Amino acid sequence: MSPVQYAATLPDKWGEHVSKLPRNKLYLSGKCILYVWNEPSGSMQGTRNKMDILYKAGARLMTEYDPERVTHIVASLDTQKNVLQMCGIRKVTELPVHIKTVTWEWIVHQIQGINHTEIYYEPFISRMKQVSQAAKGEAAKDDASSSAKPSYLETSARKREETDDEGSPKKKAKHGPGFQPLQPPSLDASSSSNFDPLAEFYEQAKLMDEFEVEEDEEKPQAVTPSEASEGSKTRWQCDGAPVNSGACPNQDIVDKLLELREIHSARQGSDDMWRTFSYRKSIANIKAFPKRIESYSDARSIKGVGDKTALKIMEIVQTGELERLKHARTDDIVVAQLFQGIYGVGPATAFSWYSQGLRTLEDVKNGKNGVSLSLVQEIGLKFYDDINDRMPRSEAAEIFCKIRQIALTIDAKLYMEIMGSFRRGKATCGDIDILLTRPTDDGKTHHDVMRVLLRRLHEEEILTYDLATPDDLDDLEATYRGLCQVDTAPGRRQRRIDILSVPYGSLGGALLYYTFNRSMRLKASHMGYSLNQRGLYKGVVRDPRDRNKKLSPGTLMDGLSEKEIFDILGVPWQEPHQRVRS
DNA sequence: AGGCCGTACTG
DNA sequence: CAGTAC
DNA sequence: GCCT
Repeated sequence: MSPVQYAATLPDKWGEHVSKLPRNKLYLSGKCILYVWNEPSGSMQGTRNKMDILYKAGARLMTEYDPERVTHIVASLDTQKNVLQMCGIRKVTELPVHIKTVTWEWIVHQIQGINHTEIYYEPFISRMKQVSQAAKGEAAKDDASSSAKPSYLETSARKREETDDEGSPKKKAKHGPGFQPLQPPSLDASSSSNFDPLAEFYEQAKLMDEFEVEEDEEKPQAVTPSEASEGSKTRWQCDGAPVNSGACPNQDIVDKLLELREIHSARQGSDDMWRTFSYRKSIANIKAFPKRIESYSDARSIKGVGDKTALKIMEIVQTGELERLKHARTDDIVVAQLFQGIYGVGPATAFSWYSQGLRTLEDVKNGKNGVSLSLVQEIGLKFYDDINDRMPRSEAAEIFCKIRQIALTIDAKLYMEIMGSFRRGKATCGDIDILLTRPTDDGKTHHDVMRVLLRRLHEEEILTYDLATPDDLDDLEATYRGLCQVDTAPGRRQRRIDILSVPYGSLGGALLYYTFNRSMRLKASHMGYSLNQRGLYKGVVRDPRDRNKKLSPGTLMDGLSEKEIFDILGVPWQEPHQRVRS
């Protein structure tokens, strides 16, 4: 059955189901979506799954191009030529600007209630400029008063992000009726594989872990009014912010515990290390707890919250304060936290400096008492504020697109993916995290790409400082860490960037690894496998006396797709609704 | 009582 | 090797 | 710190 034929069966299959859904679950209602699938059809199942998802979210699924009706085209870099073919055009720039082209990720974010403007999901570089200019024009129209800053996404796109998405009258669906923890974004490739098992995994993970959610490394984004209120009409509520940030009924508790966690993580010693680890987990679960915690047993019912933390929570609930916090924030801790804001400085260095009498960043800069900095720490100190700042989503998008553009001139078959908080739909990003690989079906690899790319990016002055360069630049697996800037204008902020390449056979493993490191790895290890960024290893033998010690590393099962890894680990890759399928 | 993720780069 | 970052 |  062709995709078109399949689409025709959807009303029979899901029509009734959809008609029963409450309005706020029809995340895509009013959208006329043309879904462009991948031709190799190796993953027809993927196409069907996605069509199901689109239909069930209330979208109008188009099977042919009608410029009068289509509002969105879901595509990827890989499907560009299919787009041209389906639309009967020769270049994507011929598409009218009112039709949005987006990656599948946009769909996922819509369903999660994350409402970033479509520009951020533009799969085609050649279309970016015209689309963003069109958006800028629109923005200028309803915002004539603001003195526009020049940079192209900064003003227009970001403003749109902060106000609202046009054409989506629906308010973001917060927690639905009853408890529904924030569903983490899926990781479908915006520019490659056509199938997305990760969304399904999340469903499964929710069932397995119940309240236990993935920890979120992000520091809370303090959305203070002062930060955004310059310009009277700006709303400081970030519409694109994650669904759970504003609505958490236990935010005060979370904040206090976070402070405590920060204190422990600033101290040296393995005890504090594990306490930090523990807090991270309990805090993540508290964030996801759907109602106000009122009693000790409420608190204890949350996974990762034990006796001690429950008592602390009750103290916060009853007094609004945590006595321990005042007591704990001693001078050495405060200074150590300050020092550890320097990239490359951890607890050991910070306390060593403190014990040598250093107290301020000035002291450090002046090399007081003969302290010296490593090269990395010099950079970390010089750009202390920049590195600890978060960048607007638009800036991450812009930098990534520039880099992708350059990379594709090196090798047009490269696969690039932006990971991290950008991919998770955050409104601001702490860094830019780029995954790089290349299919090997033509016998070539990306073995020399990292070297050339880094050189080019330095030449273009996009990369400015190296923090860590791979030992072997020709290795298919290599990690680069550094600083970058969106343009060379003086005073541009320096942003943290990581570029990591993986062998193509490890793509599936890498995507999983960087998304679900904890639960997935845990399950793998329980089943006698081991999952790392290279992929899945089988036949791992662990010392029964010390599960950490591997007697045998096992052998790499190379080239597994994500689906195969799911299968092996016994994680059903189908969403509940798809199992209903006969 | 002992595990809690594992890996790579820097100096 | 310890320290650091992810 | 929590969990087994």
